[in-house]
Amino acid sequence: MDEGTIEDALAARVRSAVSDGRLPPGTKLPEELLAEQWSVNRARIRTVLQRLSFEDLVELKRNRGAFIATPGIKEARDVFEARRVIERVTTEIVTRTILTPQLNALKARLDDRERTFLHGNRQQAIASISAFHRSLAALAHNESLAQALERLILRSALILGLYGTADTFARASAHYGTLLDEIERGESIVAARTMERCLFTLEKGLDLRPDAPRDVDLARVIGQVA
Amino acid sequence: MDEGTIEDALAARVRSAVSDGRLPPGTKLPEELLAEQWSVNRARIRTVLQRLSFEDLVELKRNRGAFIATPGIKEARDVFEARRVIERVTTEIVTRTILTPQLNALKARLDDRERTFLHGNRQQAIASISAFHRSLAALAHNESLAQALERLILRSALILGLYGTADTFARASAHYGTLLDEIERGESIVAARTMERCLFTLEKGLDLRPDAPRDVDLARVIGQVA
DNA sequence: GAGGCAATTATTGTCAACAATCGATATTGA
DNA sequence: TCAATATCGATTGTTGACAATAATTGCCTC
Repeated sequence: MDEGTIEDALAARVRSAVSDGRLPPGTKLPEELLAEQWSVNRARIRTVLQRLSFEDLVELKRNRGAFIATPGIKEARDVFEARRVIERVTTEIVTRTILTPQLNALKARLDDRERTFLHGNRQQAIASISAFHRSLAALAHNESLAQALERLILRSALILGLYGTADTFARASAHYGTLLDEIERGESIVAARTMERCLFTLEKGLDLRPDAPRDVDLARVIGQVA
Repeated sequence: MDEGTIEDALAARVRSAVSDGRLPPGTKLPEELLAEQWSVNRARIRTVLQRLSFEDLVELKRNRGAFIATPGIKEARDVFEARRVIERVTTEIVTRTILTPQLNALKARLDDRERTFLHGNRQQAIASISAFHRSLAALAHNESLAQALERLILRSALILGLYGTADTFARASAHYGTLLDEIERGESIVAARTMERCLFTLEKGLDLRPDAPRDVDLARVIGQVA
């Protein structure tokens, strides 16, 4: 068996589903259902859930099961403060070290983002914003920072899905163009501040009323290949 | 059974043993040995090891077993860079918000640290430094930052144990007194810079030659209560 | 009819036996 | 003597059955 990476694949599948809102907060993830949907043993599901709970993406309640986490307000504040701290620096590093092809790749991603935006799908917007920040951070070439940020980005996706309003993204969106321009011009300090402001905008745009819990066809969502 | 927290306890035990160097990098952790030492089922050991591997404290090699992680040089650099980023900010926050009793607690801890220092035990010095940074960060009241930092501190303990020289700690030590003074005077920016410099000192003091692998009486180390 | 209590059920937690895998050792041939 | 190889042993990975637990449902009493 070439397994050993199969757990990674399954965890990634859940992450992706959370990222784009197919699995809203509070959704229960029964072991047996996942097991049969993915045709693996329950023990392996257990491992996956364990890992996801370590990432604070799912909450493991003893004898109750696994649920997609539901971050509270205070947690939301913390997460965005932490992101500002980390992304300020990564932005600075990236501005000083980025090469042209990488910059162009970022620009392309930004275009994607704006296209998605016009399309109006909120969950896609969240996923797209996440991807942009991820890509930017990766260019700082620091595994520790990237790893710490990855968790925060995932939590943010949950938070934005829960509390994000339609124009939360619209307002934040305005910053991205500016950011890339400043990066291109090598103005590292200014770019870092723009990134910070962008994250501030996202945070300020949060609406504290949670969505009404949606019903989810779990089997379908889980069963999807990607 | 009031279990459900027993895995936490076991994981904590390993962390502690790593923190103060009783379990040096590369040490193999056989499931069965741990299981009988702690009189629990192997499945539970498996869970614990899994969790520790998420924290990058142990490396899980397929069909080979679990080993205490052995961070490389590049990783060491990354970790300290990340710590500077995070601790600069936490220091700043703490300086602006700390209350007198908390400050006194920190001072007491610092005294502890210096006493340990004179005592000359290197592993205790590492554990003590870790504890100090942890306490400081906790005062920033941001779970996300604290959590991210916790991992970095643990990795640092491994790294310092591997590459730290005798006077690595002596040099870094000089900063702590200054740091607390500046915090007391409320000079947040200056304090943040001092913290940064302290971490720089620690990093610069690393000696890249790893220790000769020590032999460890695993059963004894694992069996210890705390 | 409402509230509380008890049996039921669905789900997770635990366990021990079995299978698969890797490394080491011993053996054989040149 | 050295190298390549096959066998062996120790350790981990896997599986299914069983136990424990908490929510749910139905029932009984008030």
